[in-house]
Amino acid sequence: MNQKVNSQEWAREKIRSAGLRATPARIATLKVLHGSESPLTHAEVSDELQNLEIDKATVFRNLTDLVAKNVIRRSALGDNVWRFEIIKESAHKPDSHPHFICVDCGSVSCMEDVELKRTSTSKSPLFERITEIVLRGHCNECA
Amino acid sequence: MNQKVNSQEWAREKIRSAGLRATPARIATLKVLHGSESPLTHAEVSDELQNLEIDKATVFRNLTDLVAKNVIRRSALGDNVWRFEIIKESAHKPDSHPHFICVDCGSVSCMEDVELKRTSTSKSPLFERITEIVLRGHCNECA
DNA sequence: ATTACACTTGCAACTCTATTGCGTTTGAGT
DNA sequence: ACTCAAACGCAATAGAGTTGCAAGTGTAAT
Repeated sequence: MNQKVNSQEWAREKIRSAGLRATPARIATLKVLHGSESPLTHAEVSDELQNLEIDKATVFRNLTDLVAKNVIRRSALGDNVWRFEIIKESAHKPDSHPHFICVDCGSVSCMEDVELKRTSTSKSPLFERITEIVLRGHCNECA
Repeated sequence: MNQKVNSQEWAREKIRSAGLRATPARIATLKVLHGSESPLTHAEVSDELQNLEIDKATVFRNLTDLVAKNVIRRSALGDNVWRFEIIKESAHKPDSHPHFICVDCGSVSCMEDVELKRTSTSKSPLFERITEIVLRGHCNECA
């Protein structure tokens, strides 16, 4: 119960300090994302919120708004569906990590402990401006 | 003209040796992909074929069939649209390379000269089974 | 060259993700 | 409490991709 209240207030504060109105739909949306370890699709968020009878268009708009305010991140993991996750800002390192998605079961993992670096001899400047890295393959479950 | 004939025959042979029927739609589809440096979406392929009046469902099915036969590869680059490219098999090294897509203009590049390797200390077995790598960011044009 | 049949195709209907217009409701500063 | 821009619900829309089915066609065998 105390946990619930905290989560509620945390979400409200997060939304308000982003310059958005703390509506029930937004608070609920943020709480759902906060309770998940991996990025969620719009459909998954909507399902969690079904008992609140929040319109899917509203969920989409809220997710989009929160992305625009840098509260959450929208990632495209390659299965043609957007996924959303809360940006965990820490003082000195930006929250950015590759994502892994299983091409068999569709499960998604955040690869916080993996870093990639270029071994090529080429000097393509493209690499300096990479904003997102997605790895696709087969997860342990699907072998 | 000679080039055209060669391309036509090349496509026919490629399709036949994959165990598929060399229909006009399939030959035309393969020729379009063969003439492109970067992966094309279904819509782009369809547009190229519009004068032939080939149904979009047919194009989808043919692309899917060619993927199943390992003639072309289907990549998901993160803008929620499938892209297709011919697999250039060479004798000793498999044709596999990361793709780069510009989040601004949507342009796609094959990064043949770039290789990625893990620098993490973790021993996650996931990395051994990576089948596709996608990098998203801003291209030179879009700065 | 003809035939037969499985493979392909065209068409239409459909699913799913995502977006947009608009009239109504509501959060939050005054 | 009042006000109004921000947010919402609802419905319609757009585009990618899929599927069922009847008609058409490539290809191997005759």
